[in-house]
Amino acid sequence: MENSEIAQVFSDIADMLDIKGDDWYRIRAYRRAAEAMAHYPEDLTNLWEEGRLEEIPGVGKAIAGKVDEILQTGRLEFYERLKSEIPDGVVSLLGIPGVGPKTVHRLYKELGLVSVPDVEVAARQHRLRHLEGLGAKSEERILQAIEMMHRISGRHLLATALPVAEEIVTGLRECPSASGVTPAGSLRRYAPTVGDVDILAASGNPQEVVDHFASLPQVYDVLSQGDTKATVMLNSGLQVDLMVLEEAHYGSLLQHLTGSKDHNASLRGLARRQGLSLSEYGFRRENGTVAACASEEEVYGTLGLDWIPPELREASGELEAASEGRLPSLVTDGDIKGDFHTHTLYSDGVNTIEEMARAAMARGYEYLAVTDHSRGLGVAGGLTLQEFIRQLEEIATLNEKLAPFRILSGVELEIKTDGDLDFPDEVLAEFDVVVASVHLGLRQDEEKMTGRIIAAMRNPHVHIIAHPTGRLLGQREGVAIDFEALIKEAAITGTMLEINAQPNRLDLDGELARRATKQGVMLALGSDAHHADGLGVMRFGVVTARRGWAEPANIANTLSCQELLAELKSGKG
DNA sequence: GCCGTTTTCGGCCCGACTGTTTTCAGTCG
Repeated sequence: MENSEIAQVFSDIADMLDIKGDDWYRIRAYRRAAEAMAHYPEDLTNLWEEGRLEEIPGVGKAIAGKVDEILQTGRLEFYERLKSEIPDGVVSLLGIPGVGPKTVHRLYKELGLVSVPDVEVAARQHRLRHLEGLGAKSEERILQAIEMMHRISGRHLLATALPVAEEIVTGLRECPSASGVTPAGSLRRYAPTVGDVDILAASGNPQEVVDHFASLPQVYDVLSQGDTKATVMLNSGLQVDLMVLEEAHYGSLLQHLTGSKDHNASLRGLARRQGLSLSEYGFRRENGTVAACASEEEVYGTLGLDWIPPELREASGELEAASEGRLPSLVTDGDIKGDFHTHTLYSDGVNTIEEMARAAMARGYEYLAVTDHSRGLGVAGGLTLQEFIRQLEEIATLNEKLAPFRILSGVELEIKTDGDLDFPDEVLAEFDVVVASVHLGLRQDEEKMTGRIIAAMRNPHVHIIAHPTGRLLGQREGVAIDFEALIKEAAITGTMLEINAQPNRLDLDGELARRATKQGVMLALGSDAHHADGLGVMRFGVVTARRGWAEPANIANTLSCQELLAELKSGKG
């Protein structure tokens, strides 16, 4: 049983208890435990076998006992009992924005509504407005929220939201009384997808900035507006929150709005244990006096912590590291000296090798790996052996012309469904860099898929496994794979794992990248660019690596060209 | 339900905005 499946049970329990009106702290305990289990790097089944379930933070005797029951019997009595009280669909009502557990309780108990369409119909029949605590306005608001759910699929790619946010920031900076306008939230943490955009500003006159915000031309609808904050829906379907305070509070506001929610909750817990109460205004002592923080460094410093880079603020050990002075020195854009994954006109790219190389030089790179598809991937114009020979000659000529810049000859090699590779070893030996990946047969079971990739890693000429999980954000889950086994084999064979920087891939993601580097696996960043401008997505690869706590030493792209060539020539391992 | 450099019991994160309940609950971030 997958960790996520087990975690889901406890997350459902939390939702159902919430709807029932159970104790808030008990509900939160279930939520925390579910969250911790979902992200726990080890297999829960293994932990269970070794009697180590309670090592997971937030899992105590009671929840460990329930996990035990699930793994022993395949079901959980407590869960089944709750489900008999609250039908499946009722929980989904929590997904309607503006509808919380109390409202769901009433919708179900008093009107018998058990699905979103049920609620939509009842709202249209004006049956909601007669419920206690609801009125005509609430009914209208719920209806609009449901319509919005139909329109918007949910989260937006980081690369889509960033330019939109920058446009709003530019618009806000035109407001004379606003300063320090900047995006925060998941955007500042560079999460792969963002639900909405958070922006903050400092001003002596917050009201004026909020008004300016609400009247920007990109705004489609104002969802809420007060003295210091407002929420709007843009024409593009993106929701944007703004919050404004005076400059003295800027640091605590920035910290507050950057999140994550769990990071902030942990931080406030830490403050509380030091007799302080932390909010976006700063620290309040028990005697009621408030110490405002103008910078984030002050917020963290007050609690005895080093400043934590936003990419790490996911409640995954960063507070402990910050208090012990062992936060990583994260890799930066400036450390990147080359790109390991690009395509040209030879396969499905749109630029020549020289055009790609010159674009790489313009970015200040020392090298660029050209990795067109091998013939196994017919759909992407995979190259035959003869075509690769022609390409190798062209690369050799260009390398003389462009020296000291270096084009690395490479291939994105298809790992066939049986684990065989597209080319024999003596051919692979001719390439500077061999990137192997899976594009076909993605529905194989975990055992087959894992075995297939491990077989490729055992080939001495395969340097990198590209986009290891194959996920496409918003379109497709990653393939079924035993990631522990994959990391282990990568470490043994000295095979690098890619962070593919395409905005809809970001694969490995930060969490998996962190697990890989922890075991000594080297990461390789690849833009997977199919045109010269495409090299720019490397920035998303870098922030993903940073979310994985990666330092320059964990990233092959930080090697100089000379170091890299020496490394590649000396063979794997 | 979890947890312990104050505690094995009694805590557990904080504030704004909205609508409707004329003093505040519900929801969200």
